Amino acid sequence: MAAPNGQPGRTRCISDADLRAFSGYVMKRAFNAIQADVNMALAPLGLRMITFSALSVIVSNPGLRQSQLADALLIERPNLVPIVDELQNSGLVYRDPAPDDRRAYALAATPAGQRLYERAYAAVQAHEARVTKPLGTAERRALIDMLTRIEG
Amino acid sequence: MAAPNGQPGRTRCISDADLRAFSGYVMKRAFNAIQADVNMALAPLGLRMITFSALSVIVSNPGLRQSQLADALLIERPNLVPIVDELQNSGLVYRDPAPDDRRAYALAATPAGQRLYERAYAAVQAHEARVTKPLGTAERRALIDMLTRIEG
DNA sequence: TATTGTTATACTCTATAACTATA
DNA sequence: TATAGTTATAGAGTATAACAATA
Repeated sequence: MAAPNGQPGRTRCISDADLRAFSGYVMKRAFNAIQADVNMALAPLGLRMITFSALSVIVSNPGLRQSQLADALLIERPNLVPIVDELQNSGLVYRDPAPDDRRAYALAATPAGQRLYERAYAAVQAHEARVTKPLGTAERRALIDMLTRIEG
Repeated sequence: MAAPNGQPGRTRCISDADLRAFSGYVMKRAFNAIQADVNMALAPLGLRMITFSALSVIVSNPGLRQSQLADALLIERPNLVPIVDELQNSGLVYRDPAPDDRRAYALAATPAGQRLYERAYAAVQAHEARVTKPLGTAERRALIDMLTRIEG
């Protein structure tokens, strides 16, 4: 289980063979590569991965509540507040008083937010093609499918 | 590209269909699930995912330098210091003066560190079987392979 | 000059408790 | 009493600059 590959002080090539069979480790490295690339793709639009994800769900679900958005993004309610603040301060989304519950806000994208989302979506699709370049079309679909099954 | 699925204030089912085709998002969710499970598996042994990964590389490469370990784990040198401190304070690894470079330390696992690594490795394999349960053997191998290709 | 390990620092992400105003 | 949004806070993870000792 992990045999030494050299004498102390003389190791030349670092082995992480055991780790490369550990999916958490491999996934962390792949996710880091993907996140770096997508953040680079979104930076010119003033978005990050998490703000793009939030904007995407808001565009698809106008009128949703912040707690619903937090559930969809799998983040805690308190951590969503500065994310929605950021999108609102950029004029991309707005918080409307919910008609049926005065504690809640209905979230929706502004016209500028919808336009930016379309550009960001295109940028993310280009990023997607870039990072999954080493994969075939069937593999790419299989990867998404397997990851979704692991999460569920 | 993201059609509304309800009227404002009346959204019942939140759609994240666009996000589910975005591999960064899917991977983040899968990684979160995996990391939570592996940290739970390692907690009884006093290890976390990052300390297990570091211990694994040290066991496989006795005598390696901290900078080599940081490279192997894809983390910055300053961030490795408290990780090695933690392993050393637990009596699992030690820092020896490097014979050929008085600036550097040669890292190695103590006997206790090697014994704990074997138990941790077994725990991680059980975790691995648990989280990849929805996958077949061939799929599991294909997933690791695809993630490795994406990272490279 | 460059590199090793280190300190200090800062920014993001994540998680929990507690507050307010409603329900 | 429970819930929605919020504040405050604390813990990880990550990134950079700069220092002392050494190469």
